[in-house]
Parts: sequence; structure tokens; C-alpha cells
Amino acid sequence: MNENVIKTLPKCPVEITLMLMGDKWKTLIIRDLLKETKRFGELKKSLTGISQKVLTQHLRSMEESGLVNRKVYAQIPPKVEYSLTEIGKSLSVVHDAMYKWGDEYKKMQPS
Amino acid sequence: MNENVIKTLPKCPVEITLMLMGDKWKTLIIRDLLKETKRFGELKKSLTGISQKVLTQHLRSMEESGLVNRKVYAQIPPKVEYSLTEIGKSLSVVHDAMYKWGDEYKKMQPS
DNA sequence: CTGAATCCTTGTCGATACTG
DNA sequence: CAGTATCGACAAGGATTCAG
Repeated sequence: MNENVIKTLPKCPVEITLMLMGDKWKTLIIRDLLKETKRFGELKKSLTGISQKVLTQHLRSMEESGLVNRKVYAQIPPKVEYSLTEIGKSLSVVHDAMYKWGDEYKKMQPS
Repeated sequence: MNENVIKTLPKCPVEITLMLMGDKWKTLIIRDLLKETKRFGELKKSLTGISQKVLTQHLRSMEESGLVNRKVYAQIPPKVEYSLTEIGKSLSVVHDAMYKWGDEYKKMQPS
């Protein structure tokens, strides 16, 4: 764990971004949370193929690096909501660029 | 291999982008080639820590997906130059977004 | 429902040696 | 110089089980 801990921040800004979101699952988690706050189960269902272990790991990691908020409701059955912090929301710029590029690339493919 | 082969293109544009450049090394290769055309050895030296095997794999893969051009000079000793295709160059938008975001994040860190 | 803990499979990567 | 081939180490991820 602690891949994101801010000890020795890479020199290159791109590497910083990579460290925080340069990961398939993290990018998709951000995509989901950019739309709306979601519960753990909703995220799991939305991210087809992810195991709850990996989802938990990534959410914790993103919480540590200040991208994600975790709100626990003291009730039975448990309810935990995840949302993006301000910093996390600012990743929408990167996300949008990826979205647009992917869309263009798609159009260029010989169907 | 063939992670990039265009068989079943994901529905979500973001996933397409992820498939093509959502990888630490690929992103850094693109960063390098956005600056200038480079020879194999130059790339290897620039990307500290990468093994030549992995570098070759990624370059091949990016060539397959149409992001990178490979130009071989028939001479001894061999000389191979890598550059970005037009599609590859268009990734600069994504790269810039990542660069800027990483830069901002860095500023926000408690030094 | 959320999530911690185990086990175990898989593939990615690094190191090394060898070739045109 | 620019690869290919092989091997082994290691970590990421999946499946399953158990708990609050």
C-alpha cells in the first residue's frame, strides 16, 4: 500500500498524475464519482469486473492521497458513501481530455 | 501481447484511452516522443529504470495501435528511430492536462 | 452492506545471455 | 546498436470465507 504517499514527489508533473490516477481502476472510479456520490455497492456494480478487495484498496489509497471522501453512516446495515474532494474533482480536466481523445480515436477506426 | 488490438473497442471512450496510454511507461514514452524523434537507445536512457525488453514490448504495442512510427536504417551498427504518428501527437492534449494537473497538485503539497 | 483476511493464479517486469 | 529468448521474482488481482 501507500503507493501514493507523498514522500518523494517525482520531479515530472506527469509522473505525479500517473502516481495518483495512472491506473485503470482509479481512472474508472474517478469517472464514476465525477457523476455523483456513490455507495460502495453501487461502485462495485458499476465497475464491472472489479473485486471488492481491489475496490477497497484503491478507495483507501485514493482517500490517503486526498482525492476521495469517505462518509460512514452509523446504521445497520452499514452505508458508506464515496465522493470526490475538491482536488479529486479537479481531475475532471484530465478525464475530459481522455474522454474526448478516446472518442476521436473511436471514430477513426475502420468499423 | 496485443492488449491494444482493436477487436472489441470498449464502449466508454475513457477506456479506449486507458487501453492505449493508460500505463506508466506508455505515458512516459509519449512524453518523450512529444518532444522529439528518438532512437531506441535514447529512449532507454531517458526512461530511467525501464528494461530494454519492456521498452521493446511497449513500442511494438504502440506501433500496432498506430501511435508510433518505427523507422529502421539499414546500416551497421543498426539505427532505429521512433516518432509519434499524427494520432500519437494528438495525445498531447491528454498529456498536457496531466502535466498541468500534476503541477497544481505539487504546489498544494505541504513541502 | 461493507469490508478484513487468506490463499492462489496470473502476468508483468528485471536480469542475463546471445544474435545480426 | 537494437533487438530476441529465457528464466525467475514479485506484486496485482480474483475467489472465497468470515465478521461487524
